[in-house]
Amino acid sequence: MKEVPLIHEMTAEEQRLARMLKALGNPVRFRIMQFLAHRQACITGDIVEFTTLAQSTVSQHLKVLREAGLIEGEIEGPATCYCIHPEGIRFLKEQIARWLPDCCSSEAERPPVDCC
Amino acid sequence: MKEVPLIHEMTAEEQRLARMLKALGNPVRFRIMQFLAHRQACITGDIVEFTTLAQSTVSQHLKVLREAGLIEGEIEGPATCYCIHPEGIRFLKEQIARWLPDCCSSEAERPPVDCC
DNA sequence: CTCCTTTATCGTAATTTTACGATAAAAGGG
DNA sequence: CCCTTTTATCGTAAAATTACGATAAAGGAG
Repeated sequence: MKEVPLIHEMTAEEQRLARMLKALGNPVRFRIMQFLAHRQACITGDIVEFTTLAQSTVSQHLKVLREAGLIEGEIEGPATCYCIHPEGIRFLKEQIARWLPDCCSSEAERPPVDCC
Repeated sequence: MKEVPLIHEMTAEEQRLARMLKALGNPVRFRIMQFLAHRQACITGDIVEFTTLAQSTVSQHLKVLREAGLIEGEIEGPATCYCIHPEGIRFLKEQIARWLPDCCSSEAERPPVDCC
């Protein structure tokens, strides 16, 4: 990304959300999150096995997820144990839920806005 | 992406969600969505002006958002009027809200899972 | 201490994404 | 019909991402 000037006009919260979405935007990382949610907690090796990708590749993906605040890694002996980062997920859920609050409510359709 | 075999083990809904997240994962597109939510509806040219990117670039981003089902474009004379796609946003919100239902609830912390 | 297991980081090749200018298509005004 | 406005698509260059093997670091077993 060649430095988008537009980005600087975002609040810290918006930037955090954007960072999370970018991390989740990769299918492998999306899948890892699902796996972690299902397994509660597990070791890097388990995720490697699940994804069938190279260990170094998975480690890189985990780093992205960690830096986005979506997961936590705790060193457990020689291994590292990963699990969902509750606060991060809570933030993500809240932001998405609050996003576009007026438009797109639960109602079937919006009033015909007649575009332009 | 070099064809990740893992992807095929996803349900249609999961794939749709992954596609949306990928579209939103780009900061420019994320910003466009915010802009559209704020403006309700507007023409391509307005978005071009907002982003300060080339018209062809914006058109490409809009295509990605359209194909992800996040926005709608309606031809309005020589121009195209874009607006949020209500059903898509509703789907996104519901999926995210339902995601990771057990872990990361509103409670302050999870029970100490003791990792591994 | 030495070996084994596990993971992170580094360097690099391949792929994908992004951005741009140029061009085409479509609609309306005069 | 010709011109202007608006947008989409195409081709291409630059940048970022992704994946891999090799290597290093760190902890436990014996």
